[in-house]
Amino acid sequence: MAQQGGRLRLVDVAEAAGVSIAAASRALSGSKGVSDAIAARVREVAAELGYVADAHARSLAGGASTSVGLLVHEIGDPYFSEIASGVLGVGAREGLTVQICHTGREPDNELVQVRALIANRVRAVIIAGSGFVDPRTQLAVKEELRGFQGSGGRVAVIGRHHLGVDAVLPDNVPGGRTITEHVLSLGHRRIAFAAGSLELTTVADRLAGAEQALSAAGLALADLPVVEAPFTRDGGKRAMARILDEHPGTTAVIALNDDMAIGALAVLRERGVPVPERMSVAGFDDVAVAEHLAPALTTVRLPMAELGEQALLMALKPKSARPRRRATPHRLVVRGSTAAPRS
Amino acid sequence: MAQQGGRLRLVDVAEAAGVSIAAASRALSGSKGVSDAIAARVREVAAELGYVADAHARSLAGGASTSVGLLVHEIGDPYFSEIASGVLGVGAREGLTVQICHTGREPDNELVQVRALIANRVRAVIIAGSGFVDPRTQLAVKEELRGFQGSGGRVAVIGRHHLGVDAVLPDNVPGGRTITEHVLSLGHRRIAFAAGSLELTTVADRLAGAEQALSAAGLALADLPVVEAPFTRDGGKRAMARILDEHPGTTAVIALNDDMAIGALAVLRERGVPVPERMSVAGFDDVAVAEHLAPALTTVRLPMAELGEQALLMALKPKSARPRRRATPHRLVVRGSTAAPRS
DNA sequence: GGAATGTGTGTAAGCGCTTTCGTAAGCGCT
DNA sequence: AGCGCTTACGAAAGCGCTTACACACATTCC
Repeated sequence: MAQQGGRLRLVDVAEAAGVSIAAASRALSGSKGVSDAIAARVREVAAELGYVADAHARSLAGGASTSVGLLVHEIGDPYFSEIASGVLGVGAREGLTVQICHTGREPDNELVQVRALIANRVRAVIIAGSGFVDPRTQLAVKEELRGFQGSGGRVAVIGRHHLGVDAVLPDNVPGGRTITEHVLSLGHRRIAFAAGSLELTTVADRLAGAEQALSAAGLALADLPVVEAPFTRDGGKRAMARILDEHPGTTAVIALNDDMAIGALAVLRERGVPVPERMSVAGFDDVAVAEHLAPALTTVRLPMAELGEQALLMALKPKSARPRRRATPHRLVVRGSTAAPRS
Repeated sequence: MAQQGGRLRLVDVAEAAGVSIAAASRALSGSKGVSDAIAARVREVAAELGYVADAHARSLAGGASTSVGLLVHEIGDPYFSEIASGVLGVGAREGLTVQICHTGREPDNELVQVRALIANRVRAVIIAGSGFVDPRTQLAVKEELRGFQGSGGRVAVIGRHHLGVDAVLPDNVPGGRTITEHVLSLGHRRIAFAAGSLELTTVADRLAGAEQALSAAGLALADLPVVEAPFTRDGGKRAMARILDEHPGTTAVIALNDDMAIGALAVLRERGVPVPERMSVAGFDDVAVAEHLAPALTTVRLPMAELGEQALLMALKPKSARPRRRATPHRLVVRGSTAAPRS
């Protein structure tokens, strides 16, 4: 079973089975050109010896590679960890190992990490962070990915990017419209937005959806406060504080992700503002804890694990002539954090 | 910058710089034996061409490998994703790529995943899931890891295992004592435990700590209900429901992780049992959302990201003669979900 | 000044596997 | 029996890199 010194190699297995390493290789990799008898024997011997082929040697020789890369902003963030869960699930099913990198939200890191993944000859790379509105931001990454694709690599992104690759698109625009319509339908007119950096396409898209809903109701986004802060829990706190201080008449806050909504709720609790009686709060994403907050958060559900699954599946398909895009649905989830404004 | 067909190889760089591939290799890998002049030129040319060395070829030739593996139960679970965040952080700092596998909580998967990591010749593997009380459960994994270590691999686990390797130990026993002492000090005597599978060492250890606190107060764990259910949010719901139904006099519930506590709170909310007035609830771990629940959860904070960091750092150190263990601190975090029982 | 050192460079031997290619063997047919 | 055909198998050529090892060429020392 366990070997003491040197690892077991293919030749050891071949020898033990009394065949050439070519035959052993074919038997173990399941390729054609071996009799069933030999294949069976080799596999048996390999199992008995506990042999596991060296993935590096394999992909060096065969050019194949059995791993894929996933790039996220921060794996500790539930939004990304749920996406990662989807990716890992599909990966395991397909017999692929997944290398995860996180940029820690520092844009410069992205290039470094993408390079590392490419150096590891991953079969595909999945990029899950939000893109930037300004296409120039990711020029270097785009360039790198182009080379990667040129030599047979596959790339898929989750969310809008300017990378010209296959993409799984969360329903950011329609979702933004839906949640805004919901808040409007409750009767709110003095609505404020807690937004992440407007440079992020995710933020821009959700806001665009909101704008659609608002103009349908005869309102203009430009007339409403859109407070920009980091796209995190802490950013939510800061945004909420500013809304309270600078726009005291506000009756509803739409946070552009759940994390910010959680931060907003924290500030409201601290300041003794009852939710939803005095202030409605809505989020976006429906991370797992949203339903357990106090009050439970009204939000838009995005199928995060599914986003991850779809992205990997897409990347694993043979390359298409033109970038594919695949939209995913969203669903309004009304819970306790929103209600009609006090009359 | 970008290449069309075949990837750029070391020979291309060497040629472009007018040196041998040996010199180029030395220059790029930073090893000794090249003049500064040549090293600089090679690096310059490489950067200009956008050359990135093939990690597979590198580790096959050099035996080095620049990646590590992390095994968790479920990456979508905040407990694990925060650990992963710590691991990825250190990994990035050390220039290592991290392969993450999750077992999806199916024990059989563990062996498969460990093998995959070993096949990828990772430098180290970190196992973050809880171990099992019964050592036999992981015999095959242990065997596999022994072989891995025999050929120079490093292994570290987070939590108690019977794997005989370096370990970072969360403060499960002392933490169990602390949280139980807290509940006792509020005056509760009719305490119930919502526990994950008793097969898990994490659960067993936390319970052992609870027992210490109880006997110090003249109580016996055996006299108190310990309801076993899956170590998840859903398990927490089931456990809470049973406690309510079968032990109606209970005034405080100690859930053995935050996830279960969240489930318990959900059931209490549904059934209209006010927390903490009628039922105190305590958790364990202090995942990021614990403070944002309603009511905010009293719990024991474990430094999860740090656990991940420590584990990787430990695994990267040269092997010691005997397995190292490193304890991490815990801290009681009292929030709104616990209070004195109604007199 | 020649041996003993040290440094920088190139040549070539692998790392453990896959895969092409050549050969041998098995098959059905004339 | 002899012909082509298919199929099973092994020898050997790499995959892209690192790293002995060999070899100059400067130094330094007696």
